[in-house]
Amino acid sequence: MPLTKRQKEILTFLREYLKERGYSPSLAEIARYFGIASLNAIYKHLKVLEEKGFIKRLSNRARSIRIVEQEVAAEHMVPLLGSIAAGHPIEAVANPEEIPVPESLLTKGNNYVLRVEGNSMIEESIRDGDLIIVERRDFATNGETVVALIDGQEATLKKLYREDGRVRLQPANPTLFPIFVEEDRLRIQGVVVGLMRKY
Amino acid sequence: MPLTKRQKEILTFLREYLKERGYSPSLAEIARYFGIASLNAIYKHLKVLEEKGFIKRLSNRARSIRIVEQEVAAEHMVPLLGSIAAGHPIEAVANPEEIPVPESLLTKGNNYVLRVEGNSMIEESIRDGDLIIVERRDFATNGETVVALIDGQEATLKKLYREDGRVRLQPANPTLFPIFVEEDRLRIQGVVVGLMRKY
DNA sequence: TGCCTTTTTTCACCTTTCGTTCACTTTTCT
DNA sequence: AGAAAAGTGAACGAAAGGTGAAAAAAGGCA
Repeated sequence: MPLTKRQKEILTFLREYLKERGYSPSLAEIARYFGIASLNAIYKHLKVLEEKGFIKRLSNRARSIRIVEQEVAAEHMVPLLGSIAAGHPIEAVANPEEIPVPESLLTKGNNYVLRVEGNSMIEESIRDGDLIIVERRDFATNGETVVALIDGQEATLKKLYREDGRVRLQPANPTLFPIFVEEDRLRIQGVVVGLMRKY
Repeated sequence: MPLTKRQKEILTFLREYLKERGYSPSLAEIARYFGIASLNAIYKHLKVLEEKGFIKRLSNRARSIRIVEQEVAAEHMVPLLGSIAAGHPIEAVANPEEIPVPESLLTKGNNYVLRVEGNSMIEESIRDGDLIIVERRDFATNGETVVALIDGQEATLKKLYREDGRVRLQPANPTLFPIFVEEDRLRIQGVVVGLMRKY
């Protein structure tokens, strides 16, 4: 059951009030908060919210509103923003589609997905066609695998280590040699947090 | 049912609006966003979107648009049966847990998941800790990547080719040499259909 | 028990927002 | 050129949101 704007506002207020104070507000308090003069307006809003299943209340009981927690079905839809091939710029698509990603592969942050093109990252155990899940941020701690642009042009996907004012990009494969770049030539686009492959 | 350009734009706008605000826009708001003067244009677009099954709405109800999530969004629970390390038997756990796997990585058949231990399959771009999704069957067609037991003991994970009465197990990495075994020493446990990795 | 306070519930009525429908025009695509 | 898709502008009715006052219930307290 969808909510209207006002209903949503009131539900949000109820959530916050309950979280902060531990008990629910009276109709008068809700009315005062929204600058509404009549309790009846609030009363009707609460009635609708209850009908739509967002709250529960005991009749005639003061401050008896409870919030019904939605099992928001934990939407795991994440945008597939485009494709990445080592040595090329990241290619974004105009209207990114949303694809399902298991919650276990996501982080708290802002996640997106890139399709890997070519086998240039095979040394990181990443193959053509793989989908990598990335957390969008512009910094990384030592040892994290980052999606980064060198000189704003070449995309790369390597483990990052900072040392003596420069950055070492270390391939996952220990037999390969690392790349060293100055900090200011590197723009971190995100940190790799997961991978999906379809055979 | 395919969408036109405009219909897709509107659907995208609805998705974003709903995601950000938690309630649906009014027809007037949609019209304003697209610079359209008449509500009727919006009305007809919504009608088409509903007929094509992309949204649902309640008649005469304000802000009552709901997005019908495509079934592609579904995730299925698949049992994590145990772990596999090349050269060892597959190690099954007693009470397999069920983990969510996006539908896109599953097949019609009977699927299960194995956790990869060790980096012995690094040449197949499969690393320690990866989860592989397997379709359970005892046969495979040429070129499929199979989970198989040699002599009932050693697990392996390679591309399979039948030739002149024996079986060639070809590593994904073309620089490595294939293994040849007699048909009757090999027991196919399933075919790899997907992979998930958490960093 | 009866009284007071706080809070919810109900009434009749009003205003604004919103969805729906009409007849008609313009644009886009084949 | 013709059909489908997209858009115009105005009118109307229904739903949502709100007013103000009064009644009814619940709980605390002397």
